[in-house]
Amino acid sequence: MSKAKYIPCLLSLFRQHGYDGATLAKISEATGLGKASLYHHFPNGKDEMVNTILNSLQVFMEDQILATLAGEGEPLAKFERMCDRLSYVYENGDQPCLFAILLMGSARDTFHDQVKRIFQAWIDAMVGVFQNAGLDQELAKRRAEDAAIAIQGALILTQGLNDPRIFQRVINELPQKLCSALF
Amino acid sequence: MSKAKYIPCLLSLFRQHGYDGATLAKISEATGLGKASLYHHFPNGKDEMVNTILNSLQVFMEDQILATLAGEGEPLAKFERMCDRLSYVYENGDQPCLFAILLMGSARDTFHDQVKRIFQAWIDAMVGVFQNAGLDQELAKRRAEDAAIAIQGALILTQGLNDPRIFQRVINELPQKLCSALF
DNA sequence: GTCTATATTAAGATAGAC
DNA sequence: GTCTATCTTAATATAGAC
Repeated sequence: MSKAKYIPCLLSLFRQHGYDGATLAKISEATGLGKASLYHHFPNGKDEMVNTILNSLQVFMEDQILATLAGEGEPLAKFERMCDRLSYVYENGDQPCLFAILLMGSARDTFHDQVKRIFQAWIDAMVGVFQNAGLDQELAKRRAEDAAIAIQGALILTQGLNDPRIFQRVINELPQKLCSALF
Repeated sequence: MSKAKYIPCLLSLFRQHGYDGATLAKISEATGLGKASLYHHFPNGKDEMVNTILNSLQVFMEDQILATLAGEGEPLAKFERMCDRLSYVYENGDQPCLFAILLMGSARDTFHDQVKRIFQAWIDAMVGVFQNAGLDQELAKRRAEDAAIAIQGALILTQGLNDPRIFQRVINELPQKLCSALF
């Protein structure tokens, strides 16, 4: 797939400008491709671009995060690995979350199902860690949701106050916090 | 100001569709006013509409939330009042946060400063409660940020999973959680 | 204060040459 | 696979009558 080549650039554009704000003119300039060339690679236009990005992010999460959470190791180490990978994705808080962006705009209806599946898979993987550590199902579910809430909320507040230290603090504290719930 | 009459309808539209998705055609249909009439009330178009909404939300927060946090009473009662008012604003989790929507779209540059001021005033008010209760400044700041993070994150996850119970759980647990940090 | 009609611009999208 | 040129639509915005 030659599409993969353009994913980083497209991800950056959609995160910076949102779905509607990332116009074909901007995409054309950023990728260096004319509009017609963009339609050669992505016949369904922007929807296909975002879909390609979402598939890529889903694979990243499955390979880098969900696999770790489901594998061998201590809960603390798993959550530290998860937070490390999330810091990488969100560039230490400098970048907002594409999922949140898609949920908050006019493209919500188009991409909601896909975003929901990714969120759910992530939370389910965390639930698995908590249940393996002995938490009952309900408590495990709440703790997993709380983790996702902390990440997403930190990203919003970081954007709102223009202060990546908020995201960095939350990410640093999260593994310990999640494991302290285990005792 | 006759503009106030249209705020609920406009707020609903921008929350549902985002800044770009809330087109003048949709606004015209929802308000029952023709496009030209909309420009009579809001000469600067959508920007002025959003600005009017933001001013209204700021006043609501100052009157209903910041005043309570800065007034007399126990911390627990103050936070319970805050969460009650936030549940009202977000309709028990059914509605997303306009601030987050504006931060995540193409209108970020236009409204970021105003959103930042509102966020900062809210957090400062919570910091005041924690400091009055004896927490040192740094810890008070972190706890206040954590409260805002929990609310914003819960709204994102609620949208993503299409499950308002997430917001409701977080809102119900928050006052106790914030006060447990005081002992 | 509201309307109809229209202007203007920019968006997404395509045709067809190279 | 990329381009120039163009099409179509829909967006914001305005003029001017009532």
